[in-house]
Amino acid sequence: MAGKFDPVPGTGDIWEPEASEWVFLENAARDVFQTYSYAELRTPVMERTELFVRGIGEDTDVVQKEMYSFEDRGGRSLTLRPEGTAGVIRAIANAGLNPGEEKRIFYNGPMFRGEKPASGRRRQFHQVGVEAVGSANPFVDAESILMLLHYLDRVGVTNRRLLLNTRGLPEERKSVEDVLSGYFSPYTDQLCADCQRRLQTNVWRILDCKNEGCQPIIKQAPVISDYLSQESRQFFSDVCDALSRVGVEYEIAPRLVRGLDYYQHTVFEVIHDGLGAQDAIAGGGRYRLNVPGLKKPLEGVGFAAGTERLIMARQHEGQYQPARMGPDVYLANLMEGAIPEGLALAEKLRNAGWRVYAETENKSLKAQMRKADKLGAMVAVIRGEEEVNRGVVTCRDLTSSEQTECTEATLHQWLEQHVAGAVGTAAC
RNA sequence: GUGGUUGUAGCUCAGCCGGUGAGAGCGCCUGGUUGUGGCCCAGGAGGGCGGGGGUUCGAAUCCCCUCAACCACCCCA
Repeated sequence: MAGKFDPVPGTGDIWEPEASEWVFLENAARDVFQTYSYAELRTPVMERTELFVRGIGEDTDVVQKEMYSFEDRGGRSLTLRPEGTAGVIRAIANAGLNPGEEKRIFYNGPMFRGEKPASGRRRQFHQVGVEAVGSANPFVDAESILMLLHYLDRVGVTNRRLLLNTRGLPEERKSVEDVLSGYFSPYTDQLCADCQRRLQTNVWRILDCKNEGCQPIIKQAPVISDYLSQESRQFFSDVCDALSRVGVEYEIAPRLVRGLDYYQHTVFEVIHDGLGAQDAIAGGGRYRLNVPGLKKPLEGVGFAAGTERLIMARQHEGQYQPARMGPDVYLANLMEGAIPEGLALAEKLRNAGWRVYAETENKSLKAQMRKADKLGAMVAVIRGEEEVNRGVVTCRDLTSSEQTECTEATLHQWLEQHVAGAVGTAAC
């Protein structure tokens, strides 16, 4: 298409009415998270590259091949944040956290990952997320999950599954990997090509393989929890018990390990059927994260939910109901010299709370009425020579086609009768 | 990064075994007598077929390259 200048791959423009969806989701997140005593934090969209390398882990996919990194004019390597946690931890460390002090934070904004775009996957995507930092208590994990579910309820995403797992501590995790590798290695020839690769890159994923040939082998695989310490098992069961006691349904997913190195103990994901291959709408877990300049890593638990995917889920569940965008009042003008006065009237109406589109072009009434209709206006207020000379205005209800004359004094009352519902909606 | 599918008016798409002039629906603009929308009718604007190269007397239609989109693998939001 000649003359078109496409946005960068994996990014895009969000127009109304979809933009209203975004506002809805962001506001709902703020409302819900604040009821859990979390406070908003806005961190920069770019950080020093080292923050992510150290924080997320050198060997992760994210760091190795997905970061948007560049050198700034001072020769520093900066990176567009691929996730929110590292920046939050950096901010908290920067502000100072006393021993024993807790901070509960939520954030919202764009993240960047240089992956191949697909359904539900963009290079610039958006997350609302939370972090509870400074506590090593399993019930904080449980509450964090409750908060996520609360949020999903609030935005109408009810058709979902909560997957839960524990990674134990880093040392334990290593030994579990060794156990798994040791178990699968002898069967290498019998595993599918994907699993043969996974044996080298990510043993855990073999547990998730759908290939029939691999199933018999997987079924006999060692049970992960058997190789965790008593403490880790206790931690996880505390989380699970707390959730059960609140009546939360979850599935234990042994192969759920997540891609970032900083996680330990609890990890979880919420998935939604019908979103295609990218079915996770939210995910998170407990972590221990070190950032440059910190002597000791900070421990916390948090999650992030993908706004794009929440919108997809809402669409899937018939929750997607974009708000009416049109103005309440279309102010038509039929007199060449009267446009400035029309603008003045429009200002008065706006001050009273009405949404007003004031016509500034001179065109036929027919054209103006068409435009009023096209804009989705509730009423048209017409000012022509006849009206101006007599100090009135013609009011037409575009739904009922009822039409009368009003003075400026009676106009407000007429508007309330004819667009009251719309104003009520707008005020919410 | 790999693979599959796709790329024609603002949008959805037809045309594509090469051969007069590039189409439809929707949308948009104007008009259907003098100041009135949504329905209907009539006109009109708007693309040269993602881009580049090649084959051919001749290509939107064939070949190559490239870009982009979508979907999938991988991973995850």
